[in-house]
Amino acid sequence: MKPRIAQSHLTRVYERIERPLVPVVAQMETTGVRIDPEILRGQSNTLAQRMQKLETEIHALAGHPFNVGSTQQLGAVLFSEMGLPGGSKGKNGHYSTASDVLEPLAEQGHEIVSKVLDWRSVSKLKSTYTDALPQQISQKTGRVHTSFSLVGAATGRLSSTDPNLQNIPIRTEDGRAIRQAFVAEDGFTLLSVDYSQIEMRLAASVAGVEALIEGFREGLDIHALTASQVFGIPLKELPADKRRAAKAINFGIIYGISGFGLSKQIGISPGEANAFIRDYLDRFHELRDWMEATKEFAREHGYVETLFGRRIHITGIKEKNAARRAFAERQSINAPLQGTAADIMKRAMIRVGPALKDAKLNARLLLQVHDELVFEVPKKEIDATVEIVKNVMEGASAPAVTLRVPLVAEAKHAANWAEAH
DNA sequence: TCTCCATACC
DNA sequence: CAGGTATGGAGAC
Repeated sequence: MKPRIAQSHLTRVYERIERPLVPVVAQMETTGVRIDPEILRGQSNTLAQRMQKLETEIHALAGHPFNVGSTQQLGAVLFSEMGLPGGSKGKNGHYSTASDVLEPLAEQGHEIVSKVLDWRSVSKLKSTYTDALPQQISQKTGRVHTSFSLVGAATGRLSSTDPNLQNIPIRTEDGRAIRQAFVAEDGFTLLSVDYSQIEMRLAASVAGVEALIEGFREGLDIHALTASQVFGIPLKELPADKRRAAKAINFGIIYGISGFGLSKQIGISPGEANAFIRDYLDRFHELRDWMEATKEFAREHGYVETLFGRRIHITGIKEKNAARRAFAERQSINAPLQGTAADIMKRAMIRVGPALKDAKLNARLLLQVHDELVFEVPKKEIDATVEIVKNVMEGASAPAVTLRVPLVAEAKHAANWAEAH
């Protein structure tokens, strides 16, 4: 492989990032994370009762029992039997029961639909997390040992399997409660340190968006700043819905925006969404230039690169089919941002162990969740550890790459992962 | 065993 | 028809 790596100019990425990361990740897998099975068993019981009650109510509203977990049976009940509006059959001849189909129906007051959505979320939490995680506790160590893949994601991100510890719930209150079961060993505390808006900072930096660079340097609320500049409203008069819209556009930019996608995300028409995007790219015109240049690079080379030289191959960029070509173009925009963030995080992971050792600190790195590192830290060492981890993460792009914006890492610690995030 | 659907995360 | 992933259940084979 070595000559092929050299020919592709990937020697530095391989020798300075991927290879030294291997022992770091191996140590994380070996160490594992402590999970309290009693907490999860208690939650499983509560969730089972709620599922049972919802199921009974759903069957009563439907007029007969059926398998709520079967999308086929559910579609037949809601759209054929009960005649709810909006049912459309896909290519498999079945009705879609996806959440974006069911949510409007729930809002219109169709009680059975809101109960189905509740049932689904409870069912997901129970089967995937509260039931499954206790079974993954090692007899030998009493801890859960995930497996991280360094080649799982095309952009250079890690992935996590058996179990996936990178998708533990946090969004909803019930989901977040699962993190209470992720606990520190006695005498230790859990420390979570995450990058603040790293991909947006990278977009501002690589595209050279002067207004955003200035905003990040001054530590401003970047979504509010975006809204203020795009909609022409003074910062202190900004309504919450404008900030929300601006935040959605900022995310859209990172994903390689489409008017259709943005419209679906924030519930406006594609025409309005396109107007938003046009105004945004007029105001931050450097971003438009960068996006065009990046797509052109992908067309010419068939790949795009991160700031550290990692390549992400893009197929379909010259497709005649417009939808497939547009997909490849969005990948070309997203991959350098997501991939550079992944590179920076990997550099931080490689450096943090030696930095802690030099300071005679005994924290153990347990998990990486893309922009977050989770450590188990001896209680007495927490302040010194936070200081070192933050510094390593905030400095991880240097000296190989000089960014035009600061990287900011935020730390929180507690006895469990729910409180520490 | 495989695909599809739905849904969990960043 | 917004970028990147993993998992569980249903249902087909």
